[in-house]
Amino acid sequence: MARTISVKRARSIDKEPYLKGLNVEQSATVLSPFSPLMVIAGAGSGKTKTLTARVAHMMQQGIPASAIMLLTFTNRAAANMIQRVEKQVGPESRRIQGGTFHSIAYRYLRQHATKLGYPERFTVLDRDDAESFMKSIIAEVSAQKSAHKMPRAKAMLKLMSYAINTHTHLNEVVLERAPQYLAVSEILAEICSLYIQRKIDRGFMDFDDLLINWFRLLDDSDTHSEMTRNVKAVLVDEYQDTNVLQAQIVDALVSKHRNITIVGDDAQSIYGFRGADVRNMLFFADRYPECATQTLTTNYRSSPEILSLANVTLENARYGFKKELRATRDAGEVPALVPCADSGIQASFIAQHILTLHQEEGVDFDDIAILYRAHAHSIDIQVELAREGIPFVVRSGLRFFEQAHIKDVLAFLRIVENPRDEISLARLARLSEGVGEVTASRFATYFRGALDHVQVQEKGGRRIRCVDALHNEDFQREIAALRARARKGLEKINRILEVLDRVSQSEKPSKCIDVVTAKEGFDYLSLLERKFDNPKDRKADIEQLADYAEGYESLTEFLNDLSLTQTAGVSAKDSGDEESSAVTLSTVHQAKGLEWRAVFIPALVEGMFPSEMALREGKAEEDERRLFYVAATRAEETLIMSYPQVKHLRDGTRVMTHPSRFIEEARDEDILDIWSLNIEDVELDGAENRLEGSGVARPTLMR
DNA sequence: CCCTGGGCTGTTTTT
DNA sequence: CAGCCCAGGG
Repeated sequence: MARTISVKRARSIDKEPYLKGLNVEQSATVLSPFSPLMVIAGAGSGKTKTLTARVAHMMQQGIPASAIMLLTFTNRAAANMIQRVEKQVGPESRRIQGGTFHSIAYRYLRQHATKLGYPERFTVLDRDDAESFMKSIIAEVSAQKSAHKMPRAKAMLKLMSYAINTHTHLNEVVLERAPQYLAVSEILAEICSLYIQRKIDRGFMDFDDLLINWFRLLDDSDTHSEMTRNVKAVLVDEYQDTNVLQAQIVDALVSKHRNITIVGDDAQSIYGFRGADVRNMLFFADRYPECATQTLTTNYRSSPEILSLANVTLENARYGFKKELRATRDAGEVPALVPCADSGIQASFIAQHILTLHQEEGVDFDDIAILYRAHAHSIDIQVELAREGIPFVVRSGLRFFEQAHIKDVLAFLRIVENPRDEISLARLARLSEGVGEVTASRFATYFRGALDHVQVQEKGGRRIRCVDALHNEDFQREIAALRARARKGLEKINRILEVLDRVSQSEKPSKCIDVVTAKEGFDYLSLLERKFDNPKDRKADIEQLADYAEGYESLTEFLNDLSLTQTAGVSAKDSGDEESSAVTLSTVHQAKGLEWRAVFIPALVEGMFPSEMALREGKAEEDERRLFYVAATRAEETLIMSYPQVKHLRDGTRVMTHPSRFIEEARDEDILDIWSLNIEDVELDGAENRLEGSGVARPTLMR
């Protein structure tokens, strides 16, 4: 029988709890706005408040807004902070340079990329693009070399990226993280250098390149002074998640005036897998001995019971600044631990308990979140939420711009923008019937060859355009020589590219999308019907994309914003009611910096959270621990953790699970309330008809 | 050379 | 359970 927990809840929520902690703002303003400051801020201790107060203070002390650079983890975070500053000191603050490392790097590189041998209009490769590019290189190289087992493109990129972001030699990374490839390490190095070379040639920059190239420009004394002339103060949020390269960029930015403010929580460093290194923060004071240090451990967010759990988790951590979070809220509920028979029961429990919270305690759906370790853990829950008619938003999984149909449309625009983009060329070719991988790559090669020819002919400064290839006689001859089936399709693509090239000269990006979708254009919408099984949804997506494009004048801005804006990938499914309060589903990683009244953490089982994969990677237990800490400290009042006691394997057998070590540690301390479920079997009443397709939300575009 | 279907594998987190 | 590899027919 379920143990009944009666809950008394303060109905009125302090809208601005941080105001109580005036000392937070004081700390930011008492200290000189011209000298280094490190703020070690625990979860929920008013980090954002501190940063905004300091920025406002800097402006009041005469540093112009345009000379302040605010580096954050997401572009949204920067925008929010700038808005807050605006409230304090006025519209001038809109001139603050704010955003992620990558987006700010991009802004600088737009002006200076040619100095690095890049074409003026380069293309930003997202993860997906980088992967297909790498895949083709690996295929090419391993066709020449012996048939050793080679890493997948994804794995290869991961190794490379890790090497770059931690300044480690590739061989060392291979030795440490993928010893199975030691035998082919020479081939890997070759792939690596081919990849690097070709990126420059094609005008591609991947996410790592944005950072490397920014650093390179800063490292050169001529460009350094040009690029830092207008930077008088640098503030970095979430500093614990910077990698070596990012720390070096920051150091280079402030090398003249040393006016740097960093804010972070070493206990929330969760991006080790990406090369993030807490030591940047732990040894910050060694690099800036003149810096003042502030430690904020008063927590304004969570109940004391939730913080006890967080503190236990932290105590068991192996390294970091010692700190214990002190609560300012009144006593509330003890965090709950709910063992469930299996993940299906867990999903039912969560859905039903959300309804209870909503109906009996008046908790808004907006104030509830479900935070999990990996996207896959949310599938059961999504189905169950849909069944119960609970509106929800998924902030994880496949992103809007990563879907095949969106990429198809964008591929047209990308070639017009950068005709050397062979990833998009091959992608387009494959849209035609009778064109497979082989013909597609030939098409790209022919196109490419034609461009090179033009380049040789006229060395003038004129930008290469795709008509240059289309009008080339060799290219036309090569296409004409193809088999009839493939030729017809490719000729159509060439016609469309020609139209697009012209349209793009004078019209907005949205007009270009029209050319791709319109019946008299490429007629992509008809192709969609044949190609996918849910054409309606996808058509709607493309309309949304066109809508979104309306906001842009320049194709360049539009395309690169898309590559840099990963946030837009959000999916929602609200069952009917338009007033869009919805439960948030998110990975813990993406929930960083956010907070909710009630938080569910499911799947707290050894192997899932902490994840088995991560544990295999050596010192990652600490990362997983901090991840759990981040998850727990998102909750203000209610924290409900659960785990399935049995796991169903593929072959139908069932295995007992072990509760997560983070749970066991807390259980020993007697700070959890254990609930048991009373399971009642209910006939389904056709409510499942409400589910569409798989019952799992699809990405849509959100701003 | 393209396409399809069957069998097998491997499965995290992201700017 | 999706994505990859391979074999075989068109």
